[in-house]
Amino acid sequence: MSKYNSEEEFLKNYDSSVFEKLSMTTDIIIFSVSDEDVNNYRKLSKKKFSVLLVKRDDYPFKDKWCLPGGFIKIDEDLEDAPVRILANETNIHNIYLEQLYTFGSVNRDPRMRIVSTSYMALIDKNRLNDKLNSNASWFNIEYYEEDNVVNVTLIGEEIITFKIKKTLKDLTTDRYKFEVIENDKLAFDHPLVILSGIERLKNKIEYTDIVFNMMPKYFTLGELQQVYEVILNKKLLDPAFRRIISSKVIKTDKIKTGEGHRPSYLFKYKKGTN
Amino acid sequence: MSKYNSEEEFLKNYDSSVFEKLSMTTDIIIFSVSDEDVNNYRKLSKKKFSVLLVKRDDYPFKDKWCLPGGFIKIDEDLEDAPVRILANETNIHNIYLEQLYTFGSVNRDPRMRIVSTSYMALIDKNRLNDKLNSNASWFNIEYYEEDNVVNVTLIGEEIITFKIKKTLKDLTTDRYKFEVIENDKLAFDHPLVILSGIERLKNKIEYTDIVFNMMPKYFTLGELQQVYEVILNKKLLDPAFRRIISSKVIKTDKIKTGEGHRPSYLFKYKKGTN
DNA sequence: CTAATAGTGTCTATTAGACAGTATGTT
DNA sequence: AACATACTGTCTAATAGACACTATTAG
Repeated sequence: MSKYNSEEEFLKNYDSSVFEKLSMTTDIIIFSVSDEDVNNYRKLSKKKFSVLLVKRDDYPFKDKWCLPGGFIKIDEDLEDAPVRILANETNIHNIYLEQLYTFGSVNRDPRMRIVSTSYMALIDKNRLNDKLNSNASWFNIEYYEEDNVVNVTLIGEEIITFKIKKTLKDLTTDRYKFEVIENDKLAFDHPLVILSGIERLKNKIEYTDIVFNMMPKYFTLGELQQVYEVILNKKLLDPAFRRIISSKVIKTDKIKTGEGHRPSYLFKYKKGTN
Repeated sequence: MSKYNSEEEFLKNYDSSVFEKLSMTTDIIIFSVSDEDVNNYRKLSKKKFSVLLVKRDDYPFKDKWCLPGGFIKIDEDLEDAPVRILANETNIHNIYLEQLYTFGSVNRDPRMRIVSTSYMALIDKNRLNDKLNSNASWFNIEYYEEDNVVNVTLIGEEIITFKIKKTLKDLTTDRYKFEVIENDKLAFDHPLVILSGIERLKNKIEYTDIVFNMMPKYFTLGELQQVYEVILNKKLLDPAFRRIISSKVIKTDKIKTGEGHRPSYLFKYKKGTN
């Protein structure tokens, strides 16, 4: 069958050009939570769910926004690429990172065939100390769904909106095909990546402790609840929330005061509860 | 900034060789369920959870077993590749398929840098009519976990065993790093792919209707329960199982008899219940 | 005092786990 | 009759949803 007698011999003679090659990139969707001041001394600042975007200063998609990312190096493990890019972009290490999905439509990049593996990262903004790269910027995420169309608005240096149509692909697992039907300001297929990220986070927040990757070390239960609410896009009932969360946090003796209303205890994450 | 004045001009002059390119493949883990006869006229045949493997007849990894797969064509959407390969391998269409994970360690293939996106497919074996490709063969899966080491045994034309060590990677979401610590008969990093597939299926069977992709049109609740049990690797209590499953199936007036015990009604999947 | 959030108590409805029991075919 | 599986009833424990209530601060 084979014209070679050993693996070594085969490998020595292997012609790696028999299959056409392509390039691979990685895109990272970095989520965080930000505070938005409210002009009422009594009210709490509002939590917003946000994503980091980069303004492209060169072609293709010059002047559009995109997710941080870059090419995979030929001698670099796939999962090391997002770590490298993240360290580069945010100047911090030890960031929560998980592989999201690999996008590989033939025409997703106008330059050439590029397949991109996307990752989702979660960080606590307080760790950043404004050490962001110059052309990167945070955008608050707002979204709603209507008639199987998801309308996403990203609010930051600009207002970016896009719409994605969801078509049921499989009844047994409720999976949808996403199709961008409106998008002006985002490069590549990044609207798809962002929506995939939102959905993944929304799912995981319900059955894991993933949210704590976006929280500072100490937080009030009110703040934590707000983060859940802004990601899940719905209000939660206080007693139910506290019941469920109580096993995941430890109450400290620290107290947050000066808010114009009853002060609250600060809590921290109780590790290993998931 | 850019030396070009328009996207078109940029693209016309784009040198696609600035980044080193690589090859991509796809590996498909095809799961199904098989019956194993028991030498007792009264007892039901035992359900087994099985995976399709292909014997390699050429280098690299000549004579080892691997998952069906192949190279992504340069002008083919990533998600079309597994469909093509699956049609080729099984001669059937309309198979449940979902993207699993993209593996991209630098040295996962001895030939050259190859990144592989794995997919999980589920089929009802009865649809196959022995139309399998000649070098493909089903293996029953058995596994158990002990001290964070998963021991997997695949039983078919040969007995294949491998061990994978799980190291906790992230406390908040209970994700593990997998490391193959014993493997003789499987090619590439396919032990990792198989275990990822098992874990994905095990998870999804609990909160979706995914199992029905592996079932024939008509089945008894006993059979269905056995499939759950063999995938989850644990016994379930009858009344609880029936309570939960009752909303997902429709009872027909067909009856399965001749089994040496009380006959049972046949059920079918009630679509759109998930 | 009031506005606003912090935090608790409790009722009810629903669901999950466990076990015991009855039903009905084949040999 | 004996065996093996089919299928059901019911008790209990745990959990989720809803609502009403009390507590405490800044201004």
